[in-house]
Amino acid sequence: MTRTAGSSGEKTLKALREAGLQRLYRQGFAGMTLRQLAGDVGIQAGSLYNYFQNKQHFLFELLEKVMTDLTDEMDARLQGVETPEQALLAFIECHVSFHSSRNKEVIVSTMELRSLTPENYTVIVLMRDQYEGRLRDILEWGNRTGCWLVPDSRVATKIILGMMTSVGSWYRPGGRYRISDLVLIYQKMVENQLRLGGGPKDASPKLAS
Amino acid sequence: MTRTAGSSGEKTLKALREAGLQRLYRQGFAGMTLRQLAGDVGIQAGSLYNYFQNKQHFLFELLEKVMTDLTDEMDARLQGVETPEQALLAFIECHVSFHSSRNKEVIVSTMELRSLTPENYTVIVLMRDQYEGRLRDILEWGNRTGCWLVPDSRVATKIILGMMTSVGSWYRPGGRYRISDLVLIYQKMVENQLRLGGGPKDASPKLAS
DNA sequence: CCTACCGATCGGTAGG
DNA sequence: CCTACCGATCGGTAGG
Repeated sequence: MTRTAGSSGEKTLKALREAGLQRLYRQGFAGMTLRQLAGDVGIQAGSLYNYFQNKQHFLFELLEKVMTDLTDEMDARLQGVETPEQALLAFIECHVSFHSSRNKEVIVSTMELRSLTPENYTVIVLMRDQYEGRLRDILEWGNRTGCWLVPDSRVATKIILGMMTSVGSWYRPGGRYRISDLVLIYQKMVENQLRLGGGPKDASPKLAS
Repeated sequence: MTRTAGSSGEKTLKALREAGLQRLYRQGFAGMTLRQLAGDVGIQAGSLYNYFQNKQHFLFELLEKVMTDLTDEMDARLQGVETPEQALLAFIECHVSFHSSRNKEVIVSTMELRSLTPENYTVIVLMRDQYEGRLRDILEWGNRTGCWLVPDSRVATKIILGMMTSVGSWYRPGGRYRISDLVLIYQKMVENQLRLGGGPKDASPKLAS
């Protein structure tokens, strides 16, 4: 019976990613030492280089995976939506649930952008910009169809994203609300903001008036 | 003519605080080295200890000052308000303008909470909790007087604070909006949320429904 | 505010 | 995956 190639290594790599996330969350990139990380998974520091090129690349891979997962989930969720309202509600659902369930990863991704080399920084920021563009596209789509009227889609995107993203800083599993509750709360909030289904009379208090 | 005690030292200390803020913002606490910081103001690393006890205390003083300034400004702004609406609008104005104009300090204060020793962490978190309590008190005040109906003031506080705080991550001086514009935008947003001055009929879509 | 220095530790590599 | 090690650098101190 030959040992399955990398069967032990796979487990160690997964453990490294989990331990690394905790370390990055609690200590930051500069504060996390490779000796600590190695100790977390029971190997020596020098052995880490069987699992990644170097410390920088380990960080980059983590941030890249977060953005890839988020983008993939969003693309899947937006498949088949037919109206701006549907798209907006789907975006909120996906964004809020991702930023709640994977809040540590998202927080690390934001805080440690500064720790990336210029080349890696460019890659991740581009992914983030494209993701942000998805929401802006939805807002402008609704503008064209008359679903709502957002005076400045760029700023509105920043504001809406900001308020949804912040859920990750205070959501705790087992707390007062489940993630599905939070999704409903945020959907209602944005609906109120954009006056979805609101009375036809009062058109003045628009977002970013 | 005896030299005024610390006249040169005052300037150096101020320069240290500015340089330290930039370093903390770009590199984080663990990533900022005291040799860099000393170089920024043109002294040797060993001389830094004439200006602070150690690296940890330098961080603590920065975070403490941010919270003290914010709290002081808020107290002054809330002086004399007579209704929950006035208080809420005042809170928003103060919070948004502070988090825009001093966004780097606020971002560092949030990110480097983890770098504080347990004792220092306790002090700062207590200040933050008390600040957060001011908004919660306002929301509950309005609940009692019937200004609005917020089902869960704890969660509502988190959500409102989160969306206002995020302005610091994208506001740039000289950008599309002035700080006073952003204040108005956020005031309008929260008004929409709480249905301040809204029609008497539709009472269902409340915050955190 | 400087020089000179301390012990500790860092990320990373060579060669198994 | 380990041992042994590299040069570099860290926060902090002694003694002016």
